[in-house]
Amino acid sequence: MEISVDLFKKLKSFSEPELQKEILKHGKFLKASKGDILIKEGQYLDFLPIVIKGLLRVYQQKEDREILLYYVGPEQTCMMSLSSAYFDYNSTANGIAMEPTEILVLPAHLIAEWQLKYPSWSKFIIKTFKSRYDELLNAFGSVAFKPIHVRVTEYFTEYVKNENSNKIPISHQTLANELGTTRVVISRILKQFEKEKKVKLYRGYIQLKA
Amino acid sequence: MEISVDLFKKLKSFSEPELQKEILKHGKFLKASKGDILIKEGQYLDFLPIVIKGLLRVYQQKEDREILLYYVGPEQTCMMSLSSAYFDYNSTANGIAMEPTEILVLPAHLIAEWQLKYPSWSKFIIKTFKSRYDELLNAFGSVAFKPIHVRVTEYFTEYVKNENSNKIPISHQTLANELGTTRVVISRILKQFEKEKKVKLYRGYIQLKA
DNA sequence: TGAGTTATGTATCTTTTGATACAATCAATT
DNA sequence: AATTGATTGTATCAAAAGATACATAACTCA
Repeated sequence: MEISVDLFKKLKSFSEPELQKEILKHGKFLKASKGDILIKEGQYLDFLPIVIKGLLRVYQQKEDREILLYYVGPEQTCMMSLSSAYFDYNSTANGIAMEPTEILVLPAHLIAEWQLKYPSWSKFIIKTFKSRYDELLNAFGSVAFKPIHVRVTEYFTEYVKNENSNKIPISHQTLANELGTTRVVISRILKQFEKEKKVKLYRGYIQLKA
Repeated sequence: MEISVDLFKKLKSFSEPELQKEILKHGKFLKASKGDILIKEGQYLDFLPIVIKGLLRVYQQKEDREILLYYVGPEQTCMMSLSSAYFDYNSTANGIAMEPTEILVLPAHLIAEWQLKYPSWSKFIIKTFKSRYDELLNAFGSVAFKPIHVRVTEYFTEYVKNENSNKIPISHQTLANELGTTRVVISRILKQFEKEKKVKLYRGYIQLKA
């Protein structure tokens, strides 16, 4: 697939025609398959990936445990690369494609340049920083103050809100990774929830009740 | 004290003369006493505080426990207000002056405006976002993966690095607040450290050994 | 000086979380 | 059908953290 003007039907954040021209001129298009690792901890990033379609999962890893920082969906970009446009910076997180994902790749040096030229770009950048920060702050508050069973419940609530479905297709292990704990802990908590008639457990998915 | 050109001896981030003029024109000067609460959770902020001298502590609170997010020192500003310049936003943290603190207060609406006009301002803004994000990410990783006794040790290491002193003037209760736990837990850990000859405990301060 | 306040020490008990081990079940593939 | 791997269920044990309660020590200031 080629980069074309159609792109901006999906990227409504960039309204100025001049900016659109520049994006078409400098941008490259990339397709990632499910499971592709796009960003690694310690890696230096000199490009800015903007997701067109699909989903990236950004997480931290320590030994065999990992924890979710945030997802990058369509029209969003990644903090880590954003930072390295201004400063020497190595990513402190990993990014992996959760599904087939289409990405617009821009050279990092343009970020600062466009910041001064295009209000919509400037707003996009700030918005990215702000929302990532908020998400992280939120996750931080949860980890610092809430016991895991509450965080599991909140994960479910969030899922229902976003996906509008009571059937959550996730394994215990994966859920444990999202929340930064271990599989046994999650299985234990879910079993307890089942006893309390809050959920029904199946292989590969969880059915929420009420 | 009046706002004057002397200000920019302390605020080296703003190099353009034009920008300096604007700051002198629109900025107000504020003195906060130790203990003054400048930002409250839930509060809407339409101003941007930049610390000239002194120190602000920004933290979250849940019931009777609190946890440190970051400090704002000279030449730095606060994420929360930065965000509200662009979006409707209520602060999700509290900010308190740790010592007598001098603050330059700017109307929030100028943030976006200056972003497009002054490269040094733009850089300052991004730098703020980035470093606050990094700090938070760091704190997050600690809370998610490290047991409290390790975080206590890291707190000490950090203190020595910044203050260049082995004598840490802090009460157990305050240290507990910094790390988001309770006093008894901290006392227990410190006593253990003392048994291991890592520290000596006194009323009001902790003496690090070796 | 002595009354009140803040800081520290510590014991006991409970809850939460984590580590390890193993069995049972389901799914996919040869 | 048999093998393999992923998923789930659970039991046991240990460690970390939190809650509560109470005693003591040190400071402060009227």
